[in-house]
Amino acid sequence: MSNPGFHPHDHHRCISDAMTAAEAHCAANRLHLTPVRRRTLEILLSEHRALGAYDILARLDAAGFGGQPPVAYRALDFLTMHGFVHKIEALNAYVACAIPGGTIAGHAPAFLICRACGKVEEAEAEPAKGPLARAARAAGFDIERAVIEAQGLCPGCKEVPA
Amino acid sequence: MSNPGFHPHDHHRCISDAMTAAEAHCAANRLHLTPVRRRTLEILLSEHRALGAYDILARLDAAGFGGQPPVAYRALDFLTMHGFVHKIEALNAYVACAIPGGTIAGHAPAFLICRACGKVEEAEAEPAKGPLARAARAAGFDIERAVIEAQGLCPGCKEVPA
DNA sequence: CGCAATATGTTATACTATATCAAGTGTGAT
DNA sequence: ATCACACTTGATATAGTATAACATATTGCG
Repeated sequence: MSNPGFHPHDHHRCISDAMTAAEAHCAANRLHLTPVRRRTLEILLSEHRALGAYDILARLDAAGFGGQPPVAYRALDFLTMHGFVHKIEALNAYVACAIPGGTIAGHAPAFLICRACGKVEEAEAEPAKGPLARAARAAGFDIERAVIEAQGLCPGCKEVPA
Repeated sequence: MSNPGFHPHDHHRCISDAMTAAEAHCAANRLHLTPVRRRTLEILLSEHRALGAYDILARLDAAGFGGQPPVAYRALDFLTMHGFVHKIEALNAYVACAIPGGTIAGHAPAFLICRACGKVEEAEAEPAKGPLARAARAAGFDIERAVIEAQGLCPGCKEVPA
């Protein structure tokens, strides 16, 4: 269990560690983790699921940050740009990065998405390995970004198919 | 050059071969390749690029098939369901399958998408290999569907960065 | 201070996708 | 032949996702 998606863990701790790491990363890189951005990250960290932008927006609105779409999209832009959050393209939804440091440059995440419970586990895709990289080399193609997302059933939901 | 995305080829031939294969596959499996579905596939085959649903819809409308969204989405549903077309999740767009037979059951496509010229090359992802499958086994996760999409620069566009 | 860069507020709109119900078409069974 | 059924299409409306554009405020810094 390299990361917490499908496994029991101290979730309160998991959130606060990630927030601490994010603050440290922002401080070290002169990035502004403003209240709305901070709150957006907290919302995503509070679940190991991908949330839609309008779902996030509703929670931001409830917390007093305003209910217009750009409020959510701007915060998500900042957080994804700096690696605190990833977009799950297959769901048009967003999930907090599971790697506490926030951002490893060139970090290429892969996701396991449970269609039953919605939980998302993040793994390291190891660029330069795997079929994608092989196909790219063969074609003379330079990969700048990779979307690697698997959908299926997590260990817990396999046991309770209904 | 296993497939034609980034390379010169006899494109007219490439289209007609794919249409012939699609017809054969439909005939063999009691599927109805109706005029609007056929035309949609022709539109996508005519480019090695991913087209948005509304782009396709506009071309269907111009060809006299009606301009309401369900016209395009129903045709795309049919074509993707049976493996003639794939959705590129990172672009919310659709591309014709590059494997002429139409559908190999369990076929897991991977895509190389050029951000400059928009062309898409399709490769076989070889399920059960690569980082995704390794992470899934480690987590006890059953993969049902995989989205594997790389964005970057194709060989032609690398040479002309401007 | 005063400028430039960054961040937020606000309105409007564009783009992507599906629900729903009605009507037509084809196919096989009796 | 015609009935029943599944499948396909027509048409309207609406849901869901995302960005453009412009005004205002805040911050960092010379």
